[in-house]
Amino acid sequence: MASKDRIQRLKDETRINILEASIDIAKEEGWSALSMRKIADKIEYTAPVIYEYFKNKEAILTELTRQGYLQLGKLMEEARDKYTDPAEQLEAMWLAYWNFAFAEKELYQVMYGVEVNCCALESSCSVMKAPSDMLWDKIEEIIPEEKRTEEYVDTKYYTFWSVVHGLISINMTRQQTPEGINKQVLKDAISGIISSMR
Amino acid sequence: MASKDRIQRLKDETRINILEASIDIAKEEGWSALSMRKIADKIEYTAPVIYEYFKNKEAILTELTRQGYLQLGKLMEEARDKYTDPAEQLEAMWLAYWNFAFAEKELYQVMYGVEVNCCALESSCSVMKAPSDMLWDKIEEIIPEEKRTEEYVDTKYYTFWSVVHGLISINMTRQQTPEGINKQVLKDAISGIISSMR
DNA sequence: TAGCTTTGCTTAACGGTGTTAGATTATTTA
DNA sequence: TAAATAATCTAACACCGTTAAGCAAAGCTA
Repeated sequence: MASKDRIQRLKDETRINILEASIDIAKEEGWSALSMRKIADKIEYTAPVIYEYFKNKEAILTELTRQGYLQLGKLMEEARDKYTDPAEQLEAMWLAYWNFAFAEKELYQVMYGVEVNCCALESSCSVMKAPSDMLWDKIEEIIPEEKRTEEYVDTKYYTFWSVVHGLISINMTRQQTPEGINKQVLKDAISGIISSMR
Repeated sequence: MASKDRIQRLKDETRINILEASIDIAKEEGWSALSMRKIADKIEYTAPVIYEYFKNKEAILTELTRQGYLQLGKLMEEARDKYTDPAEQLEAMWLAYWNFAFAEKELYQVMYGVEVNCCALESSCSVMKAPSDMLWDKIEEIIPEEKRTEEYVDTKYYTFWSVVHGLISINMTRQQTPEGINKQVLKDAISGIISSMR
């Protein structure tokens, strides 16, 4: 009867090995290089074995996503409970979110679909820089002279870009976002950042 | 001699057809379903022909990215030139950016790597909602009672999420972002949004 | 212990992918 | 018309996710 337990323990271990092997491959070669056969190689089995533990490749990614949210939730709770002031708590939670994204980069990528693949073209391409420069120049123009350092403009530029691109990403991955709210958030954020620059 | 021109015109046309077929496939089935053989089918050739026009599949995506930036740049210029006040110009440019992203959704996706694939799991998964709920609850707590409607909390929540996720995405796709600036942007944005809620 | 059943795992295959080499057909040039 | 060149296709390679079939070891039953 105890052998049943032993076997179950080995099965659990293999399941964990599959998940760990997947992350390892993602760390070494990126998510796009992940394949069932590579996972099988790493856990020293052949590919069909994996299908006894996961329905298919997507199920592996889904499980990793689940574990990522679990881990993120715990980190945010811990961060929150270090403070009592709500504003401090909120900032700590966002910082925990931020830290998690970079400490567990691969998990964050699979959670939010941040692929690093196709945009790896040289940034010196002038046509790519044109929109950036236009925005940068305009931001510089708005900022009053006494504040106008390159770093300050950079900061405002990245703030702008982040909020807009972030909103867009969210709207593209999450389709159930309340329809009217997005443009309102965008406009609020824009005017908010603008007034903060002055 | 004029036949040379005719042939060149046909070649140019085929090149354009390849790019258009790619976008069409992306619109119909998403970027992940794009394949050389499907493109070939659409332009009524066989797959190896494509390699006379583009080095490989990635080169097609790179060219589409280039054209996307070109188009975006023009739209932003047009938007800017409708105003004279810098703040209005800036807002118009960001709105043009926003509008482009949704009008040319596939181009924006290939430009910024927003994949819609793996995160299509049911949003009712409780472990996925936990971090969201924590943030939502805390935001609600900070907002003074007289402003505290569900829509207002939603707006602030999405603003937060956007700026943070946007910053992260940018940092993951663009590696040349100045190192010190990001956390500063994050903190500024957070405290900015917080003070705007009060 | 002999035979049967279940389990664990492998090999082989299917249809798909990006990509390349070689053969084939059509067109242009001499 | 014959040779040379260009345009295009077929076939193949190595990889992918996934499934079916088979083999070998282990466990169970008589």
